[in-house]
Amino acid sequence: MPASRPTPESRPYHHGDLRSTLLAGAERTLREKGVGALSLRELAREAGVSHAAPGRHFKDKQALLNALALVGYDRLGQALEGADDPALPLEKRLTALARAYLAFSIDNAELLELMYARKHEPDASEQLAAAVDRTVGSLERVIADAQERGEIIAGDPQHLTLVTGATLQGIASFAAGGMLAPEAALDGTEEFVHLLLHGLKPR
Amino acid sequence: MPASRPTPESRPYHHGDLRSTLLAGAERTLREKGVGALSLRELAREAGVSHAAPGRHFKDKQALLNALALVGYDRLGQALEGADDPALPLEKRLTALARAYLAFSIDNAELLELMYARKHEPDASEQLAAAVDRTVGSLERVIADAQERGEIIAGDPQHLTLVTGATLQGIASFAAGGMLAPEAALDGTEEFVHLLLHGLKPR
DNA sequence: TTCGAATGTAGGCGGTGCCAACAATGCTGT
DNA sequence: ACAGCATTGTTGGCACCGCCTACATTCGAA
Repeated sequence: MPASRPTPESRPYHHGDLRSTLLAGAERTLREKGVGALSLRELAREAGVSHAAPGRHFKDKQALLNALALVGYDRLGQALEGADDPALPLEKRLTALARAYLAFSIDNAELLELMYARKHEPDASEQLAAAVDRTVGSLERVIADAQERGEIIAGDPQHLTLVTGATLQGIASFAAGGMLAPEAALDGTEEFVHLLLHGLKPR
Repeated sequence: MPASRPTPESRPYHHGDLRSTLLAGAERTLREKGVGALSLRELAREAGVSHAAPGRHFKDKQALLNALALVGYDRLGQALEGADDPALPLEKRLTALARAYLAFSIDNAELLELMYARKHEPDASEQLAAAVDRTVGSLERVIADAQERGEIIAGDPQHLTLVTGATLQGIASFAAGGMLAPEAALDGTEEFVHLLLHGLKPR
């Protein structure tokens, strides 16, 4: 059995899985110390490679951040799709989805911020765009379904999805910013959805 | 009349108003190149002082960012208070406020991000907290007023304010992230507010 | 088996934030 | 008026960063 991490001798010249190791380390650092503490050189050190090695897998620091965002979208997409139960009645269905989103956004606040960072405007890797589509798709499906059943007012489904998503994202943002305790955000999910569906005005 | 910016000779030893100059320059850079391009040394260069001079006014880069956020809150607070007309009926009043918020968030996207950055948890200067209170106060007042008149359902006004603010912030966030064109966000204000007040369900 | 492509290494460049020692200036009390 | 102190600015240095280039090793396909 080889020794643990610091193995300067027996370590093979090629790491074998540097890219994944870097991404994993980056996500860990991101979670623990925030995006500001992310350093390619430090990641290289943790992975036991030279400071320039990461450059072989990510042309840029931004490229690594983009890859990280992609991982985030994947995970969020899974979470949302896993939480969606088309058999549920509208309000319950939406609540479940909302709870999943808020849970993710609380557990992965820094990662989420990365995903929303509008740095990919110049190139905007299509992979990323596709990931976004998949994510909002989960929500849009619920809205569209409900609309067909007449459970939701008419109108461009994308428009309605936007407002719904905005409310969720806003709450997530407040929770991340400390304006709202994370538990309060999660516990309030049901109420938030209710308000969204029924409005603020008395009926 | 002394020469313009690069005046290495006649410039007095003391700048006279470095703090303001730095803040102004920082905001300019923030708007034009983003927070990532902010550098104390560069700011010092632009102000025509040595690279360590900013340290006399901001102990930290973070301290400058906090001061910048404070400026932002001030300006946002003014904008909101200026846009609020208590004489208006609820929906119009709320729409005006929402439009002001969205306009600010579009014109000052980077600054707004700074304001929401949860970096001030450790110390959380009370000045900043007060500024936040003032800002949300504008919204809370509208909600509370409407509640008293029975135009809005009962419930903790802070709770309702939260949801309202979240929706706005979410839309602003989408606009900043490029998911929604700025004009679309502004033009849709009326509809957003209407949806918020009347809900997604048919009446 | 050989040779090019992938991957990792070593070192250097300009830039950054922060710190300490020092210099010029402004202000305040006598 | 001016001595002395606090404020503000300067110089230089440290450690770190991202990125680049030249070089080394290994892998894989022709």
